[in-house]
Amino acid sequence: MLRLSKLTDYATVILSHIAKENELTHSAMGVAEATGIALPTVSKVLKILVNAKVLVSTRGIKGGYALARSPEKISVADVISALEGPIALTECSISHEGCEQASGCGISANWGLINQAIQQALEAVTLADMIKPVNVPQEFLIPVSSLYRPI
Amino acid sequence: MLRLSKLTDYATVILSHIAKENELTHSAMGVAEATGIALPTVSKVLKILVNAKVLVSTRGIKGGYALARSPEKISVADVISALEGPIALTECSISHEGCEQASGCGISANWGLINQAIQQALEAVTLADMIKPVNVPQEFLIPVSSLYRPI
DNA sequence: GTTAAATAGGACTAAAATAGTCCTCAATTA
DNA sequence: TAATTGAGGACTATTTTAGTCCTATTTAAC
Repeated sequence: MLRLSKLTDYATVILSHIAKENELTHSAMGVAEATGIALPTVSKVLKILVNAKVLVSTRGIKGGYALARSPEKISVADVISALEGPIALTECSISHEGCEQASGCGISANWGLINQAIQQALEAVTLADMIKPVNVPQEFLIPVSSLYRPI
Repeated sequence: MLRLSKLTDYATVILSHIAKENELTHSAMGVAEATGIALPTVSKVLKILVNAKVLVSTRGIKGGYALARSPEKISVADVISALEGPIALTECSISHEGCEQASGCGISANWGLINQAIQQALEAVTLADMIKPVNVPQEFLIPVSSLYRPI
């Protein structure tokens, strides 16, 4: 279904919550209560987002999590790649190892273009866009031919 | 990883093979031999593509499969939705049932926009594009603001 | 008619990915 | 030094996906 994992879904909800009160640091428990997502799961997502440098954390009795940068600078692509790894529709978009289609796989080049188009779409939408009720993201155009580079 | 299933990957390989000799009807066994994909798996994919009206089949001793329309009119989006269902990144892009985030899920509207951008990217690339060795698909532009409609 | 070759449909099993939980360690502040 | 909070990783259960196989049904050729 070309769908995101549940954890990625949680991540957007969690990040939206944090972004709305960006100045404060948010404890995992606080986020869990506010979002209704189970604490262990919230905790897991938060840790992943720290590793991906989307969030920063402070330990200790007054610790918690906060955005690593402003919501305008955190894209949906950042969030997805944090949770699911690089954005790549097909294996061969990542590496050609083990690709048996030696015969004539011109397909991969075209997948590459599609990937880039999607990547750009996901990079154009930011957390700041997401927390506005219904928002028109900043205009963006994807001229696919511009993605073309001789290989 | 926002990736396609293996079956979808197979589907593009299989369809590319058929598209290259569009006039003939191709038996499942012939396709299996040409692509190196196991026969039962090829057979499964072909049946799915017939149900999705991407291929047409004829039974009987001289039967086989052929494209339901010209390669220019079969988009990557057609293939993906045949194998994986509707293109929707999040559950709530499909339906809002059981969405607990009653409080303030303005997120969904924005996911809707992202989905549409991706959908358009996938619709712009056709089977005909895929079978050209390295191809610049017809120019396409995605002005996301144009996707916006009051709800 | 009968037979052979092909698809249709669905059931089933195995494998892999994902989700979710829990435990122990480290850091910080009062 | 105690209490609170995050870090890191192990583990289990669940769900999804892949892959195979079996039994109809259809059609052309003989």
